[in-house]
Amino acid sequence: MNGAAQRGRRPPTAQQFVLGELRRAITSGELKPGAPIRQDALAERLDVSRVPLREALKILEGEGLVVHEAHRGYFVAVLSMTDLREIYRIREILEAEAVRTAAARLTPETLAAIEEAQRDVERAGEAGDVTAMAAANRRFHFTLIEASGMPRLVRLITTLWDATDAYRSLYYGDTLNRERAVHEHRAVISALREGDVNSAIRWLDRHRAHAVAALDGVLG
Amino acid sequence: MNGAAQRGRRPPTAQQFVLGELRRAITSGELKPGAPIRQDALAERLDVSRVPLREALKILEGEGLVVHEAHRGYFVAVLSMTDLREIYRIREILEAEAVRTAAARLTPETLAAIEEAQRDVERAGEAGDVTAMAAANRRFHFTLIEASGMPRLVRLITTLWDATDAYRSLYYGDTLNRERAVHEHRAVISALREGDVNSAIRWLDRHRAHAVAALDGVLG
DNA sequence: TGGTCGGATATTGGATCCAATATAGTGACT
DNA sequence: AGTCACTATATTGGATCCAATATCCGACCA
Repeated sequence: MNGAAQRGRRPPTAQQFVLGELRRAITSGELKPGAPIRQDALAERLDVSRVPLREALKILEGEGLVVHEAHRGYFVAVLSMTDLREIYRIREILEAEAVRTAAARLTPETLAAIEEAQRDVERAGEAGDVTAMAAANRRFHFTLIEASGMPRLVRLITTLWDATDAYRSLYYGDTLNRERAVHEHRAVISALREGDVNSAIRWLDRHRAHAVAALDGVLG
Repeated sequence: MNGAAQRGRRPPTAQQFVLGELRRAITSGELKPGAPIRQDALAERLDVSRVPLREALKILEGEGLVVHEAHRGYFVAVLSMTDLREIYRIREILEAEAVRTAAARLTPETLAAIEEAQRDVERAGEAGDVTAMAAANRRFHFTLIEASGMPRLVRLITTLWDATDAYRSLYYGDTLNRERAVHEHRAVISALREGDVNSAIRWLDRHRAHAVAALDGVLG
């Protein structure tokens, strides 16, 4: 009957399904920052009741993707430039730790996986496929971050990425930014291969700083 | 009819009430790590239905206080020494940032509030009131951390504190540890008053390291 | 004309009921 | 005795229904 039930494998519980759909809708910008989330309408559209929907919203609230006001409901979170700066600053700190730890335990396999992801980034970039590039970009970064072997740290960083994903298209929409990202990624890989962790971290810092500057140009 | 409805002001929504009760029960050790959470029994005990209980559990899951397995239910999170080490390491990094930012904006009023909290810590310590000391200790640290003016950072640190609260009594139960904590707090205040941020951070690091060592002695 | 009060309506919060899944226990078979 | 299949039961996941609250809108009044 319902389309969603057909396409692809649906998660075992309704709330996991809803969670995935919501996360995608918000990080992709389909649901715009500040927009109210009408539970009844959304539940009907996803063909579930409001119970699993509300539980999924509670998770997203914890991740900062939505905000909640008692008896008023949920809204897609709005981030000011101050908020974005804070998030990127926290990322800077946490990712430095992750990369430092990861570099000390880096295997040739992991490094190969990172390079593989980078090839996908470049391929998608040349094709102008922003969505694919964003996905590959994420693989690039998280393959490295996950090599830290610190699950909580990875989770925190993931959450911070998700929180700003809705604003990321503002950056990757520009060709120049995409080319710069590719260049920075290559520098990170070189540094890692040479065992120069500090250099890798500096390049990643620069990578992020450019993103912040671009956002500032649009929002500030 | 019900006792909980009478004592004190109850939060406006049932789920906020349940959330507070659960958080208290877990961080205080009333619900032991690894214990399963039977929704029906707990809901009845708190005189609410399972719906607000489940939403509260979702929040606590996001904070890492409980874990969830589909169709098996919620369990109070169990932390290994490896987990504790990771949490304390992340705290070290995040709190350093918070303190550094806070120190740059520290007002005499905030400093006074910190010293006030410290007086409460010492008073409770002398009286041997571990619960009151833990509360005052928290005020001491968070008055400083909140002075950073970085709300997300404060929230992350809060969550990390909560996650290990159930294990904190293992540290503050010992008289020697309590005395050492008092000493370290004083050193932090002195450093802040002299404007020596790095020294304050070093003392806080030592503070945490002692807690980890004590936990290691018990769990490792 | 502006503001405030009050009721109608939309929407969320919560309770109850039903369905799906996991687990424990029982018995047959090797 | 041990193992597998099957059933019974406990527990969670989800749907529906009801209650509480906020918002909107019009009437009334200064």
